[in-house]
Amino acid sequence: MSPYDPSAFPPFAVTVDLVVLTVRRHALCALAVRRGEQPFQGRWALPGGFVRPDEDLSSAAARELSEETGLCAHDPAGPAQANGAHLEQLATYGDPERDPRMRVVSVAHLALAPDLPAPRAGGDAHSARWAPVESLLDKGGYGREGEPSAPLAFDHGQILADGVERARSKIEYSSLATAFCPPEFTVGELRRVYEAVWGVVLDPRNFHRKVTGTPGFLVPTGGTTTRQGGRPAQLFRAGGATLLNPPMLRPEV
Amino acid sequence: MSPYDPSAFPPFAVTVDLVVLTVRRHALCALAVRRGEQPFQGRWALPGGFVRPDEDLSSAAARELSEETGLCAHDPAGPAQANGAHLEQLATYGDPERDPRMRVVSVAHLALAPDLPAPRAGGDAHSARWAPVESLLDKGGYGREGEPSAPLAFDHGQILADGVERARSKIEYSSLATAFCPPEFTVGELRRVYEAVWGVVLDPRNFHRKVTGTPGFLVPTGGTTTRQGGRPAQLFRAGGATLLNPPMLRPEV
DNA sequence: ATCATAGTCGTCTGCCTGACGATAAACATC
DNA sequence: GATGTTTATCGTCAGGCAGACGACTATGAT
Repeated sequence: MSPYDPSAFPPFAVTVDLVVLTVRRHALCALAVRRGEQPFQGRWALPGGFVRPDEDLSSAAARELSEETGLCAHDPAGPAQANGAHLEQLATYGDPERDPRMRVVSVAHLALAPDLPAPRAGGDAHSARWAPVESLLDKGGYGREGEPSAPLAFDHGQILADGVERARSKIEYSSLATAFCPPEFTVGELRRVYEAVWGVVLDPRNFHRKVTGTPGFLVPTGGTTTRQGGRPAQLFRAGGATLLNPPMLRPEV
Repeated sequence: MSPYDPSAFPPFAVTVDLVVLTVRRHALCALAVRRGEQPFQGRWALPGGFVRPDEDLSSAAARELSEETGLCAHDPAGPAQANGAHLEQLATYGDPERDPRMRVVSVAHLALAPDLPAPRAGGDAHSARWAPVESLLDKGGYGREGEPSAPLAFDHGQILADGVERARSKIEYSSLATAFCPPEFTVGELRRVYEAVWGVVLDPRNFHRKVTGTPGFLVPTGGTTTRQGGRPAQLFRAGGATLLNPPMLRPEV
């Protein structure tokens, strides 16, 4: 590493951007905020903001998440908590041209949350909305008036695509899909998470056998619920296992 | 995102650090450079340096890789080229305390290269060496005099550990292990790559069946070699497939 | 000639998955 | 209250793949 001359290093702004995913009405949705100023004024973007001078990257991401959604990020190693969301670093985007005003390096994070009430607008975002990821990624860029739609501001379309792909692949070999569920959930609800994230239809019987047969994935709570209609279903909590071995296979295309 | 006041954003230095891995003498090795100045003077560290004002992150990583090793990073999507190495972003490290002098955010990259002649010292590194990753990660921190050993400077021990874990898991489900091999290689050489990276012993017969039976993984070149002794072995090139499905399973612990 | 080394082809068994039949327990409707 | 609908759960069966391991081949070393 070069000798540091603090007056000589090239200055960068560092931000965090968030890909916040949830499953609503059988669709994978992401949080989008409407930009209130130039550039890209009026366009939709991912929530985010500057990293403060004495703040860790993960702390900055957790703070932004909390400001935008009220969600409280929890350590993946720790116990699930009320209103807790999974939060992990995704990737870093630093193309010199990605922000027309100045050199900005953005450390994108991925958050997975259960279905929530309407998002609250963050301090500086005019409005915040959940939108299906397809409408945010769609190259066509149409959508109902006022509803979030592509193209997103800056390189946020690419960041969102990377986050969605990370989520899709990670639920294959980890128990992360439970992060989309409330603290207690049924096998059917978990299956609908997989179906929404992957955009496929899964066989309920094979899915049930797989998830209940994987040690440490699900822990029965003893209760049952009929909130989905039909025969009452057992309730489960997420077990301690984080890695699924063998993995849950995503069906062929 | 907040309105930008270019004079108000907190200034950061942005660097790239490199985890460069190769397989030498049946061991997974990483490139380490000896620090010539404070802090951590005399300690070993990962190669890296500042991102230039108009340089993309991946370009900065490729430039540093070339400066330290002469390796030419190639796009994973493109064709393999002579002296080419796989290069991908790993993760970003931004703890406010990670560099005692100033706020530095480092975008770590992971490079995988075939076995090379001795590394050449980069411009500002006093010396550069390959060292087995265990000796660089070993908490004990012993080693022969002058040989790279733990603990590494800054948080480079953590970065290296993350890079090694990424490599270990990625060769499971991708054809990335071929990045450790010369352009033409035998099944046995590829197996020794897996054995070195995972630190296990694999059954030659099952391994042979698996890799030759996965479509697009290996392409026979027609030639044979006896450079490993024993019966001549067929030579292969890496095929077009990048994802292995089903994956190559890492043996249980 | 014999041995050591490394590569390659087969066989067998057990596990997992996908496809799908059958039964169970709730609610809605007639 | 009988029937249909919905969802959950258990079972069966065949095919595929991986681990264990036997057998044979082709080279160099002694």
